Amino acid sequence: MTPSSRPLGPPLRAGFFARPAADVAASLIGCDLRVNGIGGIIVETEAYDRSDPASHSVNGPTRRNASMFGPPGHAYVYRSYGIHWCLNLVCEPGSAVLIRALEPRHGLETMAARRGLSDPRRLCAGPGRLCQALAVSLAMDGLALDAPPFALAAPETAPAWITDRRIGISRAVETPWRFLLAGSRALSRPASRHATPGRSLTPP
DNA sequence: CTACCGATCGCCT
DNA sequence: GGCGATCGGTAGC
Repeated sequence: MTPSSRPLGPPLRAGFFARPAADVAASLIGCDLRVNGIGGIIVETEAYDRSDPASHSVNGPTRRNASMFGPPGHAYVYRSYGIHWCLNLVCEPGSAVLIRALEPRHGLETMAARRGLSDPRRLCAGPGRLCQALAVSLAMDGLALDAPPFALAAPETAPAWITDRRIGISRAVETPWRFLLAGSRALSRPASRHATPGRSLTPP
């Protein structure tokens, strides 16, 4: 069975997020994320926290990042480069997990229509691309993740993951807080030379 | 496959 | 005024 076709476990509860963002980011690999029924399997995440020079929260609350200082288990949505939306899942205060890529599983035709005539292999391969495919926007900033439009469920068994350096940042570039589903073909970028195997949270 | 560029705006120095 | 937690297009190897 491929990692993306394994049966789903229970919905994620708010307590799942009240942990350090790096732990949550690893635990999210293999989870099923849908927005209004459209989505797929999380295959790439990044963690950002309160004392992290690369994080939006490093200088404290602003209007943009207010959700990062709100309750765990809610969304933080921000505009990237003035054009794209990016979706984060809030963890401990001032920390969050950026969802960077999904393996599309639900609503492929809807995603393709929202994304235009682009390469079907890149429907959700990048934080901006997946927000376009799932129609995530600022209207969802601050919303709870355990109620519509969101649906988030754990896999029955946690898959193996890989840790790597984060992408597209200039500070704290060596912090290994990018998490990848091993072997996934739906990543925004392949693993770098700095990638190293992670440990399963639920070994057999 | 990698490299560069422009678009475009909130937040920072 | 500068710089991004990015993307799609184009150019080149």
